[in-house]
Formats: sequence, structure tokens, C-alpha cells
Amino acid sequence: MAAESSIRRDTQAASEEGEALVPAMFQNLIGYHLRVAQETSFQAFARAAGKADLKPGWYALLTALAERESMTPSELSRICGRDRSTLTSSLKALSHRGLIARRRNPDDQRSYSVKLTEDGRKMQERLHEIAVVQNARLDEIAGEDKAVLIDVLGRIAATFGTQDF
Amino acid sequence: MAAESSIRRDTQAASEEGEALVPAMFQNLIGYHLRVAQETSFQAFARAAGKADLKPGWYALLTALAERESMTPSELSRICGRDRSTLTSSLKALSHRGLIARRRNPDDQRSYSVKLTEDGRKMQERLHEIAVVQNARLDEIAGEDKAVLIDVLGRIAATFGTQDF
DNA sequence: GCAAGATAGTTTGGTGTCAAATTATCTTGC
DNA sequence: GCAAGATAATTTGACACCAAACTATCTTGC
Repeated sequence: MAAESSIRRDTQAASEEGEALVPAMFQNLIGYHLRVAQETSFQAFARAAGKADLKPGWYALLTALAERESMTPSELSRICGRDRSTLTSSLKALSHRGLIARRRNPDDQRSYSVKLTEDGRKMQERLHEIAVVQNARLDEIAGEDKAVLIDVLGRIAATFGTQDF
Repeated sequence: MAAESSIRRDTQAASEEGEALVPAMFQNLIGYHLRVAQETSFQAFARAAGKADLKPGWYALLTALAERESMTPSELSRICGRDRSTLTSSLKALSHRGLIARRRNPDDQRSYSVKLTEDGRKMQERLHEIAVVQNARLDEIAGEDKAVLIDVLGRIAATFGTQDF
């Protein structure tokens, strides 16, 4: 595992040893801790997925598709919280790799729907396994605070996510 | 304010009305809620800063510099948790806009240090005001759970941020 | 001293994201 | 029926980010 180690060790990013020490000014800021927690945990997921040669960014897309059988890009955009223009390129990549299939909507020539292919489903399942492990780790860390954590995070998302400025 | 409204309203992104409804598969996943909470709250900050024509991404950088008088790019990288290569372009932009000044290190020709200019300090202060408002909002939402929230987020960051894979 | 290795910063290439503008198609009001 | 507006997706342009490769400089061991 020394070899594995070095992959991470010689990167130029932060999170090395001696260490950052939360800048005093940020210590009490929820937003700061939110960002750091989210970034580090996502990166852990990305690393785990990357080792298995999987694209972590596809997980949300594939999982949403795994639940609905078929969706238009716009629906997927709403569900995943990404701009439609972002979906255009993601779907192009997924399609190119044979993970999804597109089908024109006969009732509306502007629109089409996408669904998982067999390969897409397999990829989703492999990513899901990694996500499950990652999430078990998070559950363990949160321990008895999990319910409170999810509740507060939900309140934050609800407050900022629904108001139109 | 109808005009303000439309800026946001006609974007193609999600977080519109009827609305996403958390996909069942994600409902219980801490990672998912973490991501959504962080993204929505950051976007709220970015919108607020954007209205005042400020670059939200510069806040962390300028604030770190506001606390230390002078730092090298590498130190800033560690403190802000960004890759050194990311800093290169950020610092170029900040410098170009006269918000920071660079000074070569006479003892080491490879290195230099950056410090805030007067304009940089002003920008930091204006961004800070917005951050304070934003954070008051978060504090309000978190309410009595704030301490638990920060604690759990800190544990998450500590766990994923310090292990070398 | 000087070669080998470490370190500071930059460059290059790739990803993911948003927003604005664009194209094609559909719907509505008259 | 047809013009005006709405809607679905795409294109284009801009950023922020990371990682790997690179350049220049410093440090160390001998």
C-alpha cells in the first residue's frame, strides 16, 4: 500500500500533515465547515471510485435514471440540480460510452428520453457499492447525530434552494 | 425588484418550483444532503455577492490574506485547501485587479509573497459583510443544532481530510 | 564544488459547472 | 391559419478546480 499512498502523497494539494488549522476567522462559520466537509468527503468518494476506474460524477445521473426507467434531459436536470446545458455534455459522454440510450419522443420532435442500457445499469451498481461503503463511513462518523445532521442540512437546502431572488 | 427577480427566474437550472423531491435512493444518504446543502448555500452567497459585483470565490483567499499580512502561494494553498496550480491563476487575477501585491523573496528566488493592497482589503471587507449576513442566516436555520452541526462536519472533514489513501 | 534530490511556482490538459444566446419545434390567441 | 411567445435541447464562453509535467532555484551529501 505504500504505492497507493504515494499517489495521494505527492499531489500538490493541501491536506498534508502539519496542516491547515482552520483559519480563526472561519472557525465559527457553518458555511466554511459545510464546504470543507462536503469537499473532503466527495473527494474520498471520487478516489474510491477512481481506483475502480469509475467516474464519480456519473453516479447521481445513473442513479436517478435507475429509478425512473426513462427521463428527458430536462427532468434529469431538475432532479439532479444541474443546469440543462450541463446535462447536454454529460449525456453525450454517457451515450458515447454506451451507458444510456436515447429515444426520440414521437409526440414532440424537440424532445427525447434517455434510459440506462445494461452497461449503464452495471456501472450504476458498481458505483452504488462504493457509495454505500462511503456512506457507511459517514454514518459511523455521524453516529447518533445522523438524524439531526440530515435534518439541519435539509433545512438549509430547503431555505436556500427554494427562494427566488 | 421584479427586474432582480427575473435575473434568477429565467435561468435554466433546477431549484424551480414544483420541484425535485429528493430521489428516494438518496433520501438517507448523508453525502447527498451534504452536497445539496453546501451547493445551495454557496449559491445564495454567490448571488448576494454577485449583486454587489463581487467575486465570491475570492472571499476565502482575501480573508486568509487579511489575517496574515503576507503569505506565499503555497501557504495560501494549504490554508485554503486549493491546489497550488489553482492559486496561480487566482493570484494572477487578483493581482491584475490590483487587490494583491507580490514581493519577491530576496532569500529565495523561486518564491514570493503576496499581501493585500488597500483595494484588496476593501474588497475583503465588502465580501465579509455579505458572508456575515449569509452566516447569520445559517445560524438561524441551524438554531440550537449549530454546535452539533459544526462538530459533526468537523469530524467528517478530519476523517476524510487527513487520511492518505 | 557539484550532482542528486527537494521545493516553489507555472503550464497544460481535462472535468464540471453555470449563464446567455441560438435553433428547432410546439402552443396559443386572435 | 398564422404570428408571437413558450419550451427542449444545444452551443459557446467563462470560471474554478485538480493532476501531471515542467522550469528554475535551492539544499545536501559526498
